[in-house]
Amino acid sequence: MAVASEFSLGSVETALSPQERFEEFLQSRGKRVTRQRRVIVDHVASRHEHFDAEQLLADLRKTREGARASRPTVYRTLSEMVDAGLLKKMVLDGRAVYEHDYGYPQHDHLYCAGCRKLIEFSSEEVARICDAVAGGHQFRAQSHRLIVTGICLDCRTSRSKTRLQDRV
Amino acid sequence: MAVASEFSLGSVETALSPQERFEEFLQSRGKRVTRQRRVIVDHVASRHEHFDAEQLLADLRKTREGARASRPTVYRTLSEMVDAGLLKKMVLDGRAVYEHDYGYPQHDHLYCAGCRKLIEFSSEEVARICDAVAGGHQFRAQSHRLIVTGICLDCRTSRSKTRLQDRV
DNA sequence: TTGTCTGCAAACACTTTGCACTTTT
DNA sequence: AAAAGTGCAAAGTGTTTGCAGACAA
Repeated sequence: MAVASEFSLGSVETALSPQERFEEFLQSRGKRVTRQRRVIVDHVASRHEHFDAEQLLADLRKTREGARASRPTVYRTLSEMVDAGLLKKMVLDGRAVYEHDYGYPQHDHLYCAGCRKLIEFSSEEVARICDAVAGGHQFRAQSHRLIVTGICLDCRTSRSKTRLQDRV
Repeated sequence: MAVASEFSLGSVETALSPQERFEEFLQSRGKRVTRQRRVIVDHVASRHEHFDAEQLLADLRKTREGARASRPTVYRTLSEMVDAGLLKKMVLDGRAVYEHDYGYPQHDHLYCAGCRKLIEFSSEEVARICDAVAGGHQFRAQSHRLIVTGICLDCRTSRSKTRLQDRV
């Protein structure tokens, strides 16, 4: 619960819990707060890790009857959560991967081509460079995405690197 | 005609034309130099821009009879060209986009959410940061990808920004 | 009640594959 | 002649959509 709070150091932006913020978003758009949408935000808010739609769907299916949602609803709700600023979407190996965006600091990723693990890191330098470059090109930067692909320590030592390396 | 040459300042790596390099690659793998593969490399080498498989396929279909290739062959050959180090693949809005990689300097991109144009830029700083971060995480970096999304000058002025903004 | 949402099944876009035939070597 | 490549049609992924019934406001 309130996973985001550890990062919400007084910023107005994170005064609300993800659930509250989502409700506000829905209401502001004349959308409804349904059981399914509630189940999905709750579940997502309860975990920190990156995940994709099918994973979330599978997780929900393990849940007790009644705490579920169909595939289309999961996809639809994830989009809404992105619109609401709760989640950030990135595409890796052909499928969409989501991560928390609400109340979490901006960061980038190291992506292991062996086990497909994502490691987060922050660097103000990156943002600075993006702004500088954008400025030099009359470009209005909105966001950036930096992914450093390589092999993590685990995959280099253990043989657990189930040879996944392929599509970047 | 040796499009890459303008960048090949004496480096051994770019001593060969893309076509030659591809032939070498094919031979080294016991693969054959077929009419289709030749047609595809030639076409790709003749243009500098980013493109996707369907675009290439469409271009080839406009060509005179005999200079064509089927969809599966186009896809198969593009993969081979990536393996051969001629092309670099990136995924944007759900489809694979290719760009020249042979003899071209490392660079990153500004991506316009309006017209979906890609603007290239180079920054040694980015590579430096990637190495530094990777090192700090016991991570062996192989490559990186930085995409700054935003709105280009054209889209900000002209109304030509056909409202494409969506999936990042 | 009214209008949105859900779930189902079907459709999608992009890409890959099985296979009989063709081509390079 | 032998081995690899091609094109076709079909199968795959991951994701989206049309629509009738279900449900929030």
